[in-house]
Amino acid sequence: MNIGDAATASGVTAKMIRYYESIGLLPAARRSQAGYRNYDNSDIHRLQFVRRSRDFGFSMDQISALLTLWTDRSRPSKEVKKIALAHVADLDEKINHLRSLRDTLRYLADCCHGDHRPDCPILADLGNDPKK
Amino acid sequence: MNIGDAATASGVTAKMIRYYESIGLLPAARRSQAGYRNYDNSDIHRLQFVRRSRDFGFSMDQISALLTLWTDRSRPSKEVKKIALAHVADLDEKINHLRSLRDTLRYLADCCHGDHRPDCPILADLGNDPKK
DNA sequence: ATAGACCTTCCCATCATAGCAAGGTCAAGC
DNA sequence: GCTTGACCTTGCTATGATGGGAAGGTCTAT
Repeated sequence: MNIGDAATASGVTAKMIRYYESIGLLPAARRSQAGYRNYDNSDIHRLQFVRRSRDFGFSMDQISALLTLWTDRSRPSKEVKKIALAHVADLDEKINHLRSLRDTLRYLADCCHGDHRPDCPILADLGNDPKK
Repeated sequence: MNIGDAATASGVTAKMIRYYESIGLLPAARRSQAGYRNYDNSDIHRLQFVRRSRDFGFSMDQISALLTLWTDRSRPSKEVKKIALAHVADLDEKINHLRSLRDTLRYLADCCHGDHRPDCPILADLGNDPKK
């Protein structure tokens, strides 16, 4: 299987497959005599694993760790659970942050009458340094 | 006021002040005879406005629009409200996305017994292509 | 044999930010 | 007046994940 087919089959672009190889996330692919990269079903499976992990928002470092655990038959599932839960905590934090931004902004928008007068609490607030 | 003081006073690094100037977000600063940039209180105020907008997660394009509206005395507050509400909608979408990722991941983590056995639903799921 | 689809590597761009280097300027202390 | 150190200037580099493109080699079907 050439890289284009691998890309189609895995949902990872050829560009990104080469990139993942170049940063060492994936082992160097076998090559044909002409230098073409060759992939088999287990490579596709691995690529799908990476794509799916990206979809979940894992960082490349986390994916690298997960890949190792995925490949290692003797890994304790404890390790995986740890990474997953750390990521859940990350997500919680991000969600809370975004929520508080959204709530503040929505409050400001609610207070803004939104007519033709230039009196706007949103701009007033943005121009206000909260540290002072 | 030199750029360093402006940076301290506004909370925007000197580096970023120059960058904002270079991309046209901010007008070119007045210069001293030696070529040093000079800032006054209204410049600081404007910088704080930008920083605060960044804190809110507005994109540079949005900030540029907000800055124009902020500067323009005759702007209708309708415009500002529109930008703010669009951003609220953006945030809502991001929050929902992150929430669904988190919930799925938490569910998987809950199903993972987290002991020494290599049997792990998280890795099983990550290796599963949802398109198939 | 030729066309067209594919592959290779290498370079460039994104966005907001940081770091570094080489050189100019300014203020304070001696 | 000179030195020192803190500041300023511009310009280059890098980040991380991704896309775009060019120049050139390869494969396959007609």
